Amino acid sequence: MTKPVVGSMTAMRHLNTTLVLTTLRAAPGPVRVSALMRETGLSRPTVEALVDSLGGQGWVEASEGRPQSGRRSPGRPARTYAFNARAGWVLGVDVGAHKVSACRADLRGRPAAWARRAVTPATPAADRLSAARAAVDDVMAGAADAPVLAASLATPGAVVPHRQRVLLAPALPGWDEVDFGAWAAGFLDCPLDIDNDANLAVLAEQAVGVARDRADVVFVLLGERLGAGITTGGRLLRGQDGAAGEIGYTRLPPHVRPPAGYGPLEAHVNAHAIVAMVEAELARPEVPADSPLRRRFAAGGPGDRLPALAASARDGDPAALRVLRTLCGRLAQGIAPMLLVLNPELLVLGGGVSSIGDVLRAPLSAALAEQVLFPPELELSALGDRAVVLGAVHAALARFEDTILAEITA
Amino acid sequence: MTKPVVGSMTAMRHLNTTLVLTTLRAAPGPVRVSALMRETGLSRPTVEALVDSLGGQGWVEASEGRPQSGRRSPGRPARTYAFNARAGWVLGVDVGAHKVSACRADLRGRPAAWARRAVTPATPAADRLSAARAAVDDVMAGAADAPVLAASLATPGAVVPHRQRVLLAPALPGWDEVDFGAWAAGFLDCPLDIDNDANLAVLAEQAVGVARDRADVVFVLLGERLGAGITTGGRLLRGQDGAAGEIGYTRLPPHVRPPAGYGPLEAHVNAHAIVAMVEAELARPEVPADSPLRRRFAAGGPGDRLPALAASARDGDPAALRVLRTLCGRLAQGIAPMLLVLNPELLVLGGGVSSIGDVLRAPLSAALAEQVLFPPELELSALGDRAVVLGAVHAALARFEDTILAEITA
DNA sequence: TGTGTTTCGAAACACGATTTACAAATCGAA
DNA sequence: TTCGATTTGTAAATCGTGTTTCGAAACACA
Repeated sequence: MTKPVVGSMTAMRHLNTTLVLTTLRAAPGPVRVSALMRETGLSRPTVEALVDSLGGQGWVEASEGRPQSGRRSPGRPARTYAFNARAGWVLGVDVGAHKVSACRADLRGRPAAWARRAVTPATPAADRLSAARAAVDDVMAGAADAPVLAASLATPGAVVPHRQRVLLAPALPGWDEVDFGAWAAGFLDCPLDIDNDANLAVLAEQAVGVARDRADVVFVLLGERLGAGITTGGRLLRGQDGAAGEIGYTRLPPHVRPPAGYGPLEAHVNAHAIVAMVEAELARPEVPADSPLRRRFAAGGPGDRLPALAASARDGDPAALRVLRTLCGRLAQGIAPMLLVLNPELLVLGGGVSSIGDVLRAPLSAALAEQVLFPPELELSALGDRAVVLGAVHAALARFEDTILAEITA
Repeated sequence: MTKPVVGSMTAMRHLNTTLVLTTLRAAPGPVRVSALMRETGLSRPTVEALVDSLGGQGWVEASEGRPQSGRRSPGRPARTYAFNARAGWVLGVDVGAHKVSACRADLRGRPAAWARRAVTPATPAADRLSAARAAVDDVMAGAADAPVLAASLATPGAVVPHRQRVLLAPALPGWDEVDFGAWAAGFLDCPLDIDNDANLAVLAEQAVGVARDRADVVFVLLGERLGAGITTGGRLLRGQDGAAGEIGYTRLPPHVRPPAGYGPLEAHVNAHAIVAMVEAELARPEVPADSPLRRRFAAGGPGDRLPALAASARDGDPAALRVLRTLCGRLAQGIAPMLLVLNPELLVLGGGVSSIGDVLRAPLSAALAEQVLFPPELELSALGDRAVVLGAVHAALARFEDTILAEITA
């Protein structure tokens, strides 16, 4: 749209416009012109002209009232200005094996609506897309007041950069044939980015989770599948084929073959493997018949098994603790090479298994300290099963910042 | 020095100044003003004012002569301007276990002088520093016409970011106690950066080697030691403690303990291990007494053993080929997790062992294809044992670009 | 020797930010 | 209530920077 004028006055105007706008956006509440002058280093007439212009375009709102109810100062009361976070929406969608989630958020990243739909790993690609479309329609209901400015979609598998296609998603039938760009063109009039779910989860942890202000972070997404999202220097590491962080496919000594569709390491530590470990432990003769783990494990349904393990471990049941030690040993051995290669400052554990993260933390830390030269800090995901969809929201937000903000002229 | 004025006219002047200067620097030879107008998008008066000012400061030279002897065009002959690559020097120093190298280069990165000094792994830190100082003095002899504007130093071990100290260099006595900043302050009046040798080697391959225009590259430095230099998105991956890429410390199944000071994987594949593999192969009863490998191996000294292996392999000696297959199997198994994590586009093999890289290439490619989901391209280092010191030169050059160029005002 | 083409140099112009001056609005104290 | 202090809002003058415009200069080619 705007021609790429370099070094001219209009370029400076652009710079100053986005400078003022981003300063306003970073502020928690309304800001007076004097504060903007201080923050941006610009003069009063300049700042006023810019906020006027931005106000005319709807990006900024003038709030006549008090700055923010803080201390009153002498002198003529200041008009204050605030970034209009409702000037548009961003959309995050997480298309997973078992569920599809969507979240609509304002331009500050504050969620305004959530939706989810259940699917199964066997759901055909077309139906999965329909579920995603339905979730998007849900969150967009009654939000026609402002346009969607950017959207981002999370999916398992490797997302080929710049191609909007998925590789390596053997668990989802037909998923590698979907053209997401064409799909979204039907109902979304905004840029759409596709990315791997673990990649987006690490972005979420950086934006609003436990990895705030951390540059080199590894997010391990462990549930039925195993994958990692990696940032280096604050930037996402995607790799040539979008397959960076696919540690589930790490080779293991070939005693056992993984089930079709799973990587060797993945099948060795995922939720199924944990259940199998418990069963193997319970089959040992020295485990008493009234072991808490045995009782709890028999009592619940399939969804209660991991919590049963965690509860027994919290009670100090030696059998449960042994299982956790075994699991953490395997996990540590699997991710140690990654930590050696990346030397990150923080390792975040997320995904379904992180629901029992509190009992994993100590044994995993111990196992990592043995295996890794410089072990990173270990944290549990703060965002639960919303990490991925929140990551999509923040990826869309980043797209808004990079692309849309740059096009705003004044 | 210059206050960080944002969005003011002087800021634009800065931008345009560096724009013109970098354009001139990127050009192979003298450039006319018209070409600069085209490249930068600026108008003639602006460009002329800037080159005038830059000329006054010595950064640019006006060459009255022909543009560059190319086709002559009608009209008044143009004055041409060229970046003055001799306005200063950059310095690269590689302090290794067996040798210390230095290289002085002009501001376009073209080497102007080389020097090297032999040391041993047992050389005390003070003597190693003296050798480095002597090498620097060698390359600086007779180069007092222009100042050294940036310098960079390569060392084995993990370099703690922003601390100019080395961790994890067990092979070099006292090396982790050296304060390089204080050392350099004595005779270098310019910024000095310290970095890991493999890290700098990958920079060199990106600048002038086989990795030009590649963003995600892994450089495996294999000789007596094993380390990797990694770039992701064109930027160096250093890690929290500067220990990224230290894959030599990858754990192996504990049949054998590594010698003190070596990592497990390192001791399993390095030059010593290769010699041991050959000896084990020769001890096998089915290897004939007149095997070419046996003859060549017995003939030469310690330095001729790797070439002997390579020569035998080129002749098709089955024993030599078996050794290479074994070596490449071990190596592939060791670096496969790294490639899985990073999914790079290119793997460069360098270091002492790359002298036999031609016979390693095929078996290593084959082994990697078996182990890795998306195997990268495999190339041999084009820079030999100068990769590291050239990398230091280019790191200094990058520092010049980032820091010094930004301070040039006009 | 002329014509066309390109470059050079200076003047006039446009644009944006700053500085300066002054009016407006509120608080606090007499 | 009144007046000064203090901060904000507004308008004009000023300055710095890049662009446009125009004519002169210098060379190639016919």
